[in-house]
Amino acid sequence: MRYSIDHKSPIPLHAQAETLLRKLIEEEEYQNGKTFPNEVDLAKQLAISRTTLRQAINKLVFEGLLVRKKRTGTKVANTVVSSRSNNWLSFSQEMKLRGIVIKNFELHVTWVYPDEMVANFFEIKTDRKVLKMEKVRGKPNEPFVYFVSYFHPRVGLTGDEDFKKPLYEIMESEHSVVATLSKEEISAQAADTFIADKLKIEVGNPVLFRKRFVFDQGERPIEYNLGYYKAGSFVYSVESTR
Amino acid sequence: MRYSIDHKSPIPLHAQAETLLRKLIEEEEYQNGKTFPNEVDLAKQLAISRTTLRQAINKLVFEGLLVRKKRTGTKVANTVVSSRSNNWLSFSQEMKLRGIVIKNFELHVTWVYPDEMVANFFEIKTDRKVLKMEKVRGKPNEPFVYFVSYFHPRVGLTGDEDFKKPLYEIMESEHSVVATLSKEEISAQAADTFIADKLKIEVGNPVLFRKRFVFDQGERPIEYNLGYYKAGSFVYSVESTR
DNA sequence: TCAGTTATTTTGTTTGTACATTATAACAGC
DNA sequence: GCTGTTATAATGTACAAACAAAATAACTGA
Repeated sequence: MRYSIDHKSPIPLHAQAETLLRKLIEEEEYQNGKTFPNEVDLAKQLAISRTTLRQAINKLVFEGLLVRKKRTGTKVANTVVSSRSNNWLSFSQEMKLRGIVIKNFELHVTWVYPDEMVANFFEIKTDRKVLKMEKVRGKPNEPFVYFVSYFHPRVGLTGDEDFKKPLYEIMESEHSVVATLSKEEISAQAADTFIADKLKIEVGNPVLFRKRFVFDQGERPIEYNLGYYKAGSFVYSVESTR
Repeated sequence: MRYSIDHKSPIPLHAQAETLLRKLIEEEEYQNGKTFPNEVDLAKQLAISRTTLRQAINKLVFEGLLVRKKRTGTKVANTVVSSRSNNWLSFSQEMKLRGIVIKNFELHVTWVYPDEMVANFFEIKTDRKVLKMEKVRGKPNEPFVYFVSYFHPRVGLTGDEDFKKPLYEIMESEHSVVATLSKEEISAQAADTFIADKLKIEVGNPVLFRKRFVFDQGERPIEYNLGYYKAGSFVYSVESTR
């Protein structure tokens, strides 16, 4: 076993086991369908109890990363699934989880006068400037997303933040604004000249278009986000029960 | 305690405890912030072990329905006003809600041998026929969706049902199969010749593609559904909290 | 060879027990 | 009436042990 567990660490054993399992999930052989070592053995190897190990495994099963079957064993879920409805992973985190390396192609941050749509959502006047952020991201040789975000002045962003970090992290740690609610609208579109240029595709090619309205605890608007995803590069997944 | 647990039932105790807790969560007093009875007492009352009860509680904590703190106890998470993304409306219901009148253009029902994908999802062999249903629907002069559904033999559909009625109604009332879980994957695609013909659009035009996996209470697969929506005619909306 | 039976392996369920940690409540002492 | 300390009540962590259930593999007999 490449990894091990530190019994003297203040970090709970099950938490250590969890991060260890996450590392295993990243590994190619498991990505390719190899079954994990069975609970009993693995617990023995890591010198923790089966119950403790199970605690970690179950969490990952719940997140949909692992699939288990009696007798057959535990494997990495082979879902194409990317973004689960109930979680707040950032784009980079989502991709990392799937073993895709993300490159930032463009990153522009400017102050602009909001258009009607944005001003209306933010409940401000159009003569009050807001921070606009544009990003193009993708795999090393293939841009596949173009993002535009507008931030409410209330958030207190200056424009000098390190926008390579996850957005929600910046807002949370530096400005103590916590995003708790988002409403999204997903549709298909044909790429116009602007989007086609950004994503290096032909005009008229299909793109997945996602509008996102983000709110804080008090249901006050904090971000308006538009995402244009090159077709085939992104699958939006939703799980719902009744 | 209003509810109790049946030790003779084949349903696992932790699962029973889970549904019991879900009922409690619905109750007004707990919605209003009353703390739950503590683990130790509750376990004693229900005559199950603390560990088993904990299994149930933890699941609900994962789902974000409950919040726990040491010494303070367990409470219902005060998520922003009922923000469930309950998209269990049928297509016709959804459209009715938006004031759009729907016309059925085509409706084919046949028995076919499933392809790998379908057989795999249903966990059956490819030599066992399944019911396939195709629909084209839209506004009077403009078809905008092409649906394909496959149904697990378990559902017991004969093919002679009245498929103009909402599907989930048919399954529920006539075959007592209740769909309780669905996983959906949404992406953008270019229309191929087949889809272009069905939707009366040009080949290469963008379509929103939605794959839907539907399960019953026991998380057994019952339906595999594909939907191709003409771009601009359909917006998928999701609301999520954390 | 094939179909039916049995064994084995792996996860699933459940209990009991012990001690740790954290946030509040109660209690000092000044 | 404050302030710091100590008890107490809740969840959190961790282990060991036993049996159940399911899926596959191995076996057996015609």
